[in-house]
Amino acid sequence: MSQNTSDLYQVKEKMYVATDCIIFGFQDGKLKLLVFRRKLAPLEGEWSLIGSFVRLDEDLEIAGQRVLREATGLENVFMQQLKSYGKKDRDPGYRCISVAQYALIRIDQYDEKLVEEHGAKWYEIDHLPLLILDHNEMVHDALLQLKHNARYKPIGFELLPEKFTIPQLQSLYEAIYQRELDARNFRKKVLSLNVLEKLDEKDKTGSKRGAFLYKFNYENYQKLLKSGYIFEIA
Amino acid sequence: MSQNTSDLYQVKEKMYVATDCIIFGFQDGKLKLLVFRRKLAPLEGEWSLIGSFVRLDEDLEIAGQRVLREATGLENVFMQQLKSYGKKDRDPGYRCISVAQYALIRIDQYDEKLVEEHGAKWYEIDHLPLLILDHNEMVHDALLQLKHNARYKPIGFELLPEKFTIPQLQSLYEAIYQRELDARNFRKKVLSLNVLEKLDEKDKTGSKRGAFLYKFNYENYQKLLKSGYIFEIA
DNA sequence: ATAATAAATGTAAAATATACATTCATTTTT
DNA sequence: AAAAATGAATGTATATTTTACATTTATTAT
Repeated sequence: MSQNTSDLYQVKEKMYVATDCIIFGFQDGKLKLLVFRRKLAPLEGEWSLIGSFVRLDEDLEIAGQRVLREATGLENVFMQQLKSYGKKDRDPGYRCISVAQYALIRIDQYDEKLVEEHGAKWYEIDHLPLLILDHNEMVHDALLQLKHNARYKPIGFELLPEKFTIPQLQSLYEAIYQRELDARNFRKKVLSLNVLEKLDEKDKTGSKRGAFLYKFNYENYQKLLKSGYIFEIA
Repeated sequence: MSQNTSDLYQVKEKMYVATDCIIFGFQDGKLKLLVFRRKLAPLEGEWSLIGSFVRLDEDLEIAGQRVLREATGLENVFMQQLKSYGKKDRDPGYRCISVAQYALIRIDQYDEKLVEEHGAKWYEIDHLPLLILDHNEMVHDALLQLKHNARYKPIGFELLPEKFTIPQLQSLYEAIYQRELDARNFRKKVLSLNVLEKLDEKDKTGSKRGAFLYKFNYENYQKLLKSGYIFEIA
């Protein structure tokens, strides 16, 4: 490749790199997705995931964190790369690939005002509106990945408050797996993993009797992994 | 965002998008990786994964297929996106993100001459040389993913010839999992899935007695999935 | 005091995973 | 042609994990 050709390529082959965030939350026993009204033409006003171009002086992951912070005010949130979407005509305006990242947030923590400013709304995962471009496909893929990952890694806890009850945890897993679980077997299973720390407090919002609160114990989880045991729920 | 700012962004925020291929093969009971001598400065002559810029008029997946075809002459090969690597300084020359894709190839099928022309070499997976940039990290991540995916999806078969024996399949899984498996239990398990079709032929390269050849049956695999059963080996 | 509500608990049966040693079919050697 | 050598093929008993299923408990509201 001559220097000239190389120079030509430097102009020709560059493209936009965007990142879009699939933001999951959990509320009222439902898995929800945060979607936004697009502010720019084209497709202004349509429902969309929140995203941004990745800046030239910005790591890809940092870009995702920035987008999330700008949209929700949250920092230090669980976020993981899902997949890159790179069909040549996926965006009619210009050539752009998008790296989708998905975030799990504690829904009660997000900055409501900031979200409102962005014209955002929480939708139940099985009643989503039509989103722009390939965003529905992204959500579909993210949901599959969430189902898979929640089973083999303790990421479900990222969707609950720091203190949660076993019935709340079960309800979350039921929402993710989209099927009912047996309360006795579920409790037995998650407690057997030895990664939940029982607290001396009860949550009484769900029943008269109240349910004990638990915390996820990361140290014990690390021990579990080192022991070679495979974390698995369901 | 004013039109002016937008125009500015159009120039400023574009970057190179590359794709790098992690090419796995299986030979002599060993999992192997195909690595290349880099042909261009900088880092000319160093060991590297094979890659290319993604062209403006080219889908991301197509770019991966093109790279693989140029390097090995193979088409219709199993290839799957791994992850995108986007640290701002990952490439010292220019801002570039790379979408890593990994391929599983039937090692006896690749075009030897083409591979030689590229100064390529098959390395055993646990005796890899130092690769340029973040390529060793890519391989590490791909290997983790391969271990995981081989367990839950029948992708291991992509590394074997169309017809293979149970002992060959076991040897492959031992190479991927990097541990020994019990021959009786392994055979029992894979046959119980009902996705292997026994042929009337034997392979005698491995023993005097010869071992029966099998073919993977995709139809039965689809049935297995639909039945809700979870494919799992190991 | 009673009713109402969701939380918490145990056990038996079924399915799955694990550990382990011998015989079989064929080729090579003598 | 008999014997030796080699990896292929097979079964069973035990341990572990998963599943199915009904009652009692703690607390609040009436």
